[in-house]
Amino acid sequence: MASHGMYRRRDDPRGRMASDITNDLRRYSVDAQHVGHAFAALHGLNATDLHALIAVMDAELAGDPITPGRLGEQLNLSSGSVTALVDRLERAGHIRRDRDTADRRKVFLHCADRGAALAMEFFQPLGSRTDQVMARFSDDELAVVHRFMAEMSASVREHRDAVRAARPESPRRTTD
Amino acid sequence: MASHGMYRRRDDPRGRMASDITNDLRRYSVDAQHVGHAFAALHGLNATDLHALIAVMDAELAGDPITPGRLGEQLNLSSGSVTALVDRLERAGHIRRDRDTADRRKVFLHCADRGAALAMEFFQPLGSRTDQVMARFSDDELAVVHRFMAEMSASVREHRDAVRAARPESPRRTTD
DNA sequence: TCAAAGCATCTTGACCGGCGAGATTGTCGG
DNA sequence: CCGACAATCTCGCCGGTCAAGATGCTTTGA
Repeated sequence: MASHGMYRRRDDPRGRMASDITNDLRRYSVDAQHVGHAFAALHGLNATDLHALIAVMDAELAGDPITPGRLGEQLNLSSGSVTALVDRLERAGHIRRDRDTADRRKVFLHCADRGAALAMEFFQPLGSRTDQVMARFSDDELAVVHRFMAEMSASVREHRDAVRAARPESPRRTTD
Repeated sequence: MASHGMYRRRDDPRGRMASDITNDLRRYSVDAQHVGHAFAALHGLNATDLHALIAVMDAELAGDPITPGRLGEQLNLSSGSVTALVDRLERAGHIRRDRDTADRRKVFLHCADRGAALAMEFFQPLGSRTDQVMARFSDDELAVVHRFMAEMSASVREHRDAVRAARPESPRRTTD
């Protein structure tokens, strides 16, 4: 079970480290994705629905409720898909629509109780596992990890935009 | 754009660090996923196809060609989906089927030239971006990152199995 | 001031394709 | 010959894209 670590020189110890870390990251990503998939299936939704629910939750907790349009940007979904998605989540009682009183074109998405409970149920055990791991690292070490991950995150984000720009087929942009 | 970092106490500086790292990881995962999606779309396949191609490539480079069954395990796909998937990839000239001479039930999947080229084209720029980031870290720092990611990876893997075991609906197992 | 054009946001409907479930075919081990 | 196993086939569902439409804000120009 290798990855693009395979395409490096493994004689050099630093190259070896690089490929190990690369593998770690990929395995983490894939498995994290599978966790989401399994959890979603367990509760009668699909992976997209769960991502959406999390986005709605995040936005709401940040005090800045999300709209279907912005949700579509974040999930890289077309507007039609978003409507169907929101329909599903609303029908299942996870979120509800609220029209903006100022600009009545807009629809704000809010977590209903079931949705909030589900998000907590998803994150709570994940969070405690994470805490367990982090407890085995010093503050300085965690700072290094943070610096590294922040840079990797920015880098892959740039790369994503570059790949998307390669052909103007889906000029979606995440607002940040 | 927060995440389950939201569900932590942010007064404690260590808790703050924890939630920052958690956010980094999630953003990385999501964006990495989007990179795959965009790249795949650019080449007329979907995300699953690309994952499969990578798995076939990895197995082949490891000297242990993969079978449709094991591929389905890795991608968490049903056997029917795998057949369709392999059909698509074979029709597109990315891989080819080879029956095992010993056990003629088994089919080995091998990368065709187009598939190998595509995989390289996917990983090469990603690898150089990664190298750029890593160049800004010392050996010791990278060692810390590796230790951290290895533990996180193992942890999320355990969690994945726990969630999957919650209901025996899709008792898929990655062979490791 | 106000009507009309223009833009933004969401929704609808038609269509397509991936995925899962179950039955089927071919193959190995006893 | 008989179970166990691997892959394939067939079918239906569901989520996705796309294009068009409905609604409401905003700007413009007499």
